[in-house]
Amino acid sequence: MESNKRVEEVCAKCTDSCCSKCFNVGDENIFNCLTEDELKMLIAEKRHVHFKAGETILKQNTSASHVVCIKNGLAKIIAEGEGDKKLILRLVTTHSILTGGGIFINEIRHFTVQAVTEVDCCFIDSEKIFELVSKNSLFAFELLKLNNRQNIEMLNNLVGITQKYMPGRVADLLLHLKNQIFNSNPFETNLSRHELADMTSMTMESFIRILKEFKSAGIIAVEGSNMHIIDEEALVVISRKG
Amino acid sequence: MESNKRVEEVCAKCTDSCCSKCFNVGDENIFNCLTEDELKMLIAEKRHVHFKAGETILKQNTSASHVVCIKNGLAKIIAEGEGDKKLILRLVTTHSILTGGGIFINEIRHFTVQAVTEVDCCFIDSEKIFELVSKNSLFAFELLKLNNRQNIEMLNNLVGITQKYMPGRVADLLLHLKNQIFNSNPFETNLSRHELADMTSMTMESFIRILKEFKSAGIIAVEGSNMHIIDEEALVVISRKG
DNA sequence: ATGTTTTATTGATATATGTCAATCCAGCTA
DNA sequence: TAGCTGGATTGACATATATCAATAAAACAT
Repeated sequence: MESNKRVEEVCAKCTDSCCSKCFNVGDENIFNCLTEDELKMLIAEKRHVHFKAGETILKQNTSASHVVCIKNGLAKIIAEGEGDKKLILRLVTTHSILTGGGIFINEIRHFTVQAVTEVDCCFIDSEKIFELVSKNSLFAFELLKLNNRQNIEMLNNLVGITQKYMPGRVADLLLHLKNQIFNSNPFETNLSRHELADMTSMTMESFIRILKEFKSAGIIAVEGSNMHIIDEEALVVISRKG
Repeated sequence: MESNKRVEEVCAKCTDSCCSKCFNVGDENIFNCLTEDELKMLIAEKRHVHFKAGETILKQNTSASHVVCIKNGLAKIIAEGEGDKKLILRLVTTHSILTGGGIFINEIRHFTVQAVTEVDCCFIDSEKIFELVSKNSLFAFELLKLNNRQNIEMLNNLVGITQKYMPGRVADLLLHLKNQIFNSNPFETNLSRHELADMTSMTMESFIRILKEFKSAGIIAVEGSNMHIIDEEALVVISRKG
């Protein structure tokens, strides 16, 4: 139960085109299409906030007054259910833009976002986004695409979870971590076993068991938080078989 | 394996403001904000298509060249997995607008849409939608909202499926059918037991068993395709407990 | 170093859910 | 009317996964 209010400090180091410079990689940078003036307006009152590992960045069911841009670090998007049930929908990392599932819909956040490592991010007032959407149609289009892409990604992941057995889900997770999140082969997860289990909608104990199976089959090597995928083909086959 | 190409006929009966008239209910009508000229442009080459029950309206993994507006009937949005695995993500009915999960993302449909009853619908060229998005920012905003609302709804449903036991899922489904889809209490489903099971990600046999339990507990009355929720409170409790 | 708390791992067991096969029933065709 | 066909239902059984409890290992404070 963390408070959503955080000590905020005006971003000192990046006064002008911070946002465009922060997000100049790949197609997630929806700020590219803004004019100088629009960009200035956007970042005029943005606030830079630092989170420690474990802290809550956005909280489900609170009002959605800001959009968050992650400049650095790793965070998890969580759907909280009844009781203590949590499901980690996806990980977000440097250069991601978060809406918490729903600006645009009755201004309520549909998910919780929590820092996994230390996280640096900018809070931008939603009103500014609204203003830009109604002024710059290209920006609206880019935002539309980004939003859709993120949602489809999460939906596909969830469909997999409902349709596959545990080995298939763990295989999917490992491939995702290697290819989408950490982009390196022996990779250091920063995520506890419990968190990894929450990403596949299974118990920590079950997750560990599957991991052990993969290990003794020679498909992966695991040493604490360090994971090495040895036989990626095998994982793909397991994923496909379900 | 149905072909995606269908015999199409130009909509004869509704030449002018068909689309705005067809979708004049509630907030799903994103065409309200269009000017006369824009509306004319939009519907100029639209095509009216009729589908029989069971026919495929949009097919997953085909190219997404059109947006579909449902004028009449009931259809199901399906995520197809490996093998024969199907998951019905949501039902769509009169006055719904379908993008098949992703116009805007590499032009590929992410879901299959299939007619449950007879379905009347209009096919509108995606290019026209793109054009309007870049011309009319209010329209872009409305489309953004619609898209987001639909996706969040599906995500929430899937989260429930991954977090709840079968009774909770069946309770959710029954409440959804009564309150969102058919809007009446004894309601006629038109859906087979198999389809209902596919909406909750469980086996037909398991679904029937839970239905039977609810029946003998006096919570519902079932007579073939006709269902009557007697004790809604009980369903809500079951849903919450998971 | 020593104890203390959290996290990871393992094992034994319970339970939810799926699978397979048989039967029942309604709608259709001859 | 009889016979067929496909969905609905039921039962016996198999298995995937969760739960509970115990231990091991690591992180942390004193």
